Amino acid sequence: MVEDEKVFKRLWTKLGMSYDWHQEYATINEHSRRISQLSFLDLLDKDEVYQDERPVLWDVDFQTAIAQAELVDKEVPSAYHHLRFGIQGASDFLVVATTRPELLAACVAVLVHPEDERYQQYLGKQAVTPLYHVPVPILAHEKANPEKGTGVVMVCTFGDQTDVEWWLEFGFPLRQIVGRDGHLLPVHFSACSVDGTVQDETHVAQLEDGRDVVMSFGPGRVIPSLDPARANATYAQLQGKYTKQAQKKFIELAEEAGDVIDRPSESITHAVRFFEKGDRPLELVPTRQWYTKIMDKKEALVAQGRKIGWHPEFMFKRYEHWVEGLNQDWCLSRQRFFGVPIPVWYRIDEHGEVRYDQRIVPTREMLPIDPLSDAPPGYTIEQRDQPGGFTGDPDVLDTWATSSLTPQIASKWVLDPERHQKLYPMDIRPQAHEIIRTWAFYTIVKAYLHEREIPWRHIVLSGWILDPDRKKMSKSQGNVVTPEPLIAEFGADSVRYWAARARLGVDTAYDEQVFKVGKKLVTKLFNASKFAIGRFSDIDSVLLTPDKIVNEIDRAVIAELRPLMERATKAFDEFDYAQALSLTEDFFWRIFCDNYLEISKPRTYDEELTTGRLSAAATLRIVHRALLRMLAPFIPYITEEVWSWVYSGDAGMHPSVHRSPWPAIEEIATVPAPKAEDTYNAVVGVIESVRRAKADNNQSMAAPVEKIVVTLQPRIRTAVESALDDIQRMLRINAVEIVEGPVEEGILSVETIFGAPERA
RNA sequence: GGGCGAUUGGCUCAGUUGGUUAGAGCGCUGCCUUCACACGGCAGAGGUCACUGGUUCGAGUCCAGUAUCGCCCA
Repeated sequence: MVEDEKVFKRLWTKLGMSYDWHQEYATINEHSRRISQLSFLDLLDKDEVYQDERPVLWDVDFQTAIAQAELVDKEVPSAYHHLRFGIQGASDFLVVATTRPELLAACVAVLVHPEDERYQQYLGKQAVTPLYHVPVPILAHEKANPEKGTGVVMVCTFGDQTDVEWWLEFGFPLRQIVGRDGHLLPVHFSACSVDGTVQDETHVAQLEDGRDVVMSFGPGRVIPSLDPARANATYAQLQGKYTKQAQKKFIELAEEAGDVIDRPSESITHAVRFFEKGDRPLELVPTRQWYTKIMDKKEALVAQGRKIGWHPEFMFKRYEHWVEGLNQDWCLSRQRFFGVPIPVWYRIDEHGEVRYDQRIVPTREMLPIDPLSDAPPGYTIEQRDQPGGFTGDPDVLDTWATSSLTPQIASKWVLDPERHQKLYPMDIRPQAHEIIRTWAFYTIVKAYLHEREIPWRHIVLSGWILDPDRKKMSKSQGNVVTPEPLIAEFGADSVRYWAARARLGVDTAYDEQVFKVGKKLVTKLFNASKFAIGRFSDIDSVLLTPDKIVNEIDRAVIAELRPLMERATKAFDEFDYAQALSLTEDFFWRIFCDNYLEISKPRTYDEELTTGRLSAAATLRIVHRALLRMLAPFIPYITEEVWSWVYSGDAGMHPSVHRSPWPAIEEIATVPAPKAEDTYNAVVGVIESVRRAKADNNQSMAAPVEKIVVTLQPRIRTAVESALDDIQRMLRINAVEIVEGPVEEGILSVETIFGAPERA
């Protein structure tokens, strides 16, 4: 664990991520445990958590309760087994199609749809389960689907969530045969009268909400049967087996019996609920658990979500639908070895019974505590588990109960109210989209329950990195790519570049091409910077101010920089950093390198410090300094290096590019726009035409040109003329003729005339 | 079954929120090396913007439906 942390820290440091490493915390350290337990006690005070004993989603391998958020549905192969149920007072039978015949001993009723004509005659009668001979009522319910199986469904305690609903609605007895470890528990079938009444051990218990429940489990675990001897003999062969093996055995026994299986089983696949980390289907097991009330707050929680900026916006829908689809309160307690202990003790009365209704809680100052090793206030450790003493709650909190407090842990919440006040709500939660229903959701829940607040103003949701075949990376598939070797091969800047190109919320395939492109950008920036700086570094920087930018083409480039700044800034404000990168990169490559560096180059070689040279130098410096800062978030190392060459001492700037102010329009506000519209496009239009002519004639770009004839629209004449000197020097053009006239395409056309070929 | 998203040249993706001949990078083809960069430059080929309707003077962009893929949840 500690090793993993070191690996991550080293990686993130290498990538130049600007964490404040003094603010680190671990979800199991003392501070986090304290905040987590404070949260629990606060919710207990506010009556937002409660304890209840009822069927809960249970993983038999992890042997713990789990919450709705940790569920996954998996399509698994299964089969309908057709079992014949007898009918009391009749010679015929009902056929039940079930995927879980091993639960037959837990059957408490059979249901049919109220309008299903096939079964009207049986309503109100008693069915008799095969092999166990247990009388169960035949009842009608809307939720019994006539299309499914035979239309007759057996209700067991518990096969699925619908069984729980029916059990609650009809008040059926509880016959819990699946144990917490997934093995079938011992039960005893006991003689009964035809209506299923047993006289002996069955007792009535009262749940916390006042419901009476017939308890047929516990020390007696008794089930009524018309033929207890045969029932017990049958069940004895299943008891202690895992449900899957029990099912196999049951089918064997049913087949042996001859008159139980109505017809061959029917293979199907259906969705079965699993714990996201589990390998075996979940069971529903009645246990005592802690819950947080969220079912009564769905609307409020959606409203809270609406107050948060979701990036991308459509992810809010995912949250909204999750909240609307909640069907149970948040089960907070887990039966695990590790975790934050639930900070509660219970009194033990003089008879040695644990009184769950008589809780003892620690004072806030005592936190964090472990009720299994600490004694509650007013007790000594010797009184643990003694009559008249206390016992500690053995459970721990769901890890999300602590992770949901990330903002409060960081802000120190009630422990440092001033800091909390200043930092909370936080600005941004970055996370991946598959944990909207857990991390994001529970964090919003806690923020609401504690302070009626949102935890952060924005949530930024990244997509996944997929392998080159667009498959999810997973260790078992062996298609995982880790950043370390990529950093070694392409450099940290390239890895940052690649990450920045991934748009928010959109899955991105790992693509080596992008790393290459990043590396090229870094190299290009290095070379271009070296050159650009060399063109103005021998001029005192105090001279290279915006007011020196007087040439029309220079002003035109500044005019191009302005919308770039605006758009890149806007993109960042909207968390669309990929867009900001794309715009900046494009400007840098196309406008700055391919054109402006070439256009201004001849002037920067003027021997005298002419106004033209000064104008070019000032433009280069101002544009380059802005571009460096705009690229700094994406390629932090090279920009920092280049920045240190010239700009770290500039007034108003910081020695580090990363702490220097973001480029502002104000920096270039005093540079007037060129007099003619379209100056940049007109000039570049001429340049491109001449370049094309050279390329078409297999000429070097440095090849001399005798003359060009530019035909253009009158409105751009001054624009072209203003840069004519630069154009001629750049492309080595001897003479230029300008003709005003109609142009077939675009705003101008150029005829390029090369000199007579050199004669041998 | 419900919800959400995607579908743009061989590949990976943009497309400023309806406006003239749809862009980039990689790959491919041709050309260009004294004067920042060959990890470069210039140019070129390559797309019925998934499909079908509709709104509009005008649709890759808006609406409806269909198909395929993916994700989330039943």
